Amino acid sequence: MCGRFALRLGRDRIRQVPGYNLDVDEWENEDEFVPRYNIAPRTQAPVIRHRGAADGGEPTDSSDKMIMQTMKWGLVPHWSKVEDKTLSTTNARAENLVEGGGMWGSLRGSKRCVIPVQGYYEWLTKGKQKLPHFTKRKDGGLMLLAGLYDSAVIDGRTLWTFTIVTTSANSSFSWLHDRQPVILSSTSSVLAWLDTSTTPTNTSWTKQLTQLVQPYSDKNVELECYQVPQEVGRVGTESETFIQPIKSRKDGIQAMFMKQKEVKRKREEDTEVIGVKDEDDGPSKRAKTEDADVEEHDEKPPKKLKAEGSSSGFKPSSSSQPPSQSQERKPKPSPTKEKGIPETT
DNA sequence: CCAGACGTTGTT
DNA sequence: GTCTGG
DNA sequence: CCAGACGTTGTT
DNA sequence: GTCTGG
Repeated sequence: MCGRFALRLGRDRIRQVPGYNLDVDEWENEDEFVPRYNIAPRTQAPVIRHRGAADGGEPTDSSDKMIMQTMKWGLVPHWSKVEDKTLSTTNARAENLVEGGGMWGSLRGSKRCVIPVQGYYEWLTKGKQKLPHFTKRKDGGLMLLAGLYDSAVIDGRTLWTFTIVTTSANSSFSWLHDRQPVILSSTSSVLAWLDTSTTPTNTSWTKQLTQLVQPYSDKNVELECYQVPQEVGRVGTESETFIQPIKSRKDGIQAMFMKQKEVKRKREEDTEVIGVKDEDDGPSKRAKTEDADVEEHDEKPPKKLKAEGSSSGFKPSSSSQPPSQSQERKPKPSPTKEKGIPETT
């Protein structure tokens, strides 16, 4: 989960963090990052953290400067002497963070960061097929994902790395996968996550932080998810179409067919919109967060993107009734698993 | 007691 | 660095 | 997800 | 049969 994401905006645009109200002063190693639609582990990406947390992990609060820094995806702990490529540290499970032991114990209190993305990819397992989907904010703002970072001295060089925190998938997303990255959708939740003055030691972890890593539940920021081209699965490929619904491409082709043939059973939902709305949510008027979109394109889509396998059958239904959840009792706090905590702002 | 793991996901 | 497994 | 283990002691 | 490791 969360093993791929997109961040293809001009650097100036990224610095503004559209969708949030943050003051990011500078960007270290800016040149080491190349905006891309297809960002995979072990490549460089920007993260946002507080300046003071850099070395030693001194507690920092919201008064500290916030900076952006290009780091390598896949956390290499500070005690590593070599870069162990067999260690999977692309993600950090929220459950293990909360427990406090293990590898994350020394980082969770002082090395927290957020990762700006336009959206992330997830592969829906459908029979034998793996169908890539893209999840993003409906309003086009960036998504800030909760992360941890560290620095290690490898061969005399300081290597900065990060990992993305994952949690259980929200019931609206469980049809796609059972895990999701922790999405910090409001400025205040981001500030809370980055403020390490509240957790100065490795052994303290506040209830608020535990709440922040719960499954996504912000009704004020809707997310959408749709299928995208298979080609995104190939590491190293790039196309603007990777963050666009494949539906838009099919339309063109189908339009031709439709002249001759009528389309009958067409349930083809490429664009499932998933708000985190339960049954009813009143008149929801999203406050259009500030400007937030376009970038500069120059990328030419692969010339030959033929419609991939699964053209049809997609199952959005579960948006309302999660597959694997059949309990009626409200979840009660269980030591290791989720505590049904909602909301945060 | 010391060597070895320490992590997550699930083909892409 | 610290915990775990053998 | 499937293959393979599934146990305990700890002398040196 | 069920848990664990890869």
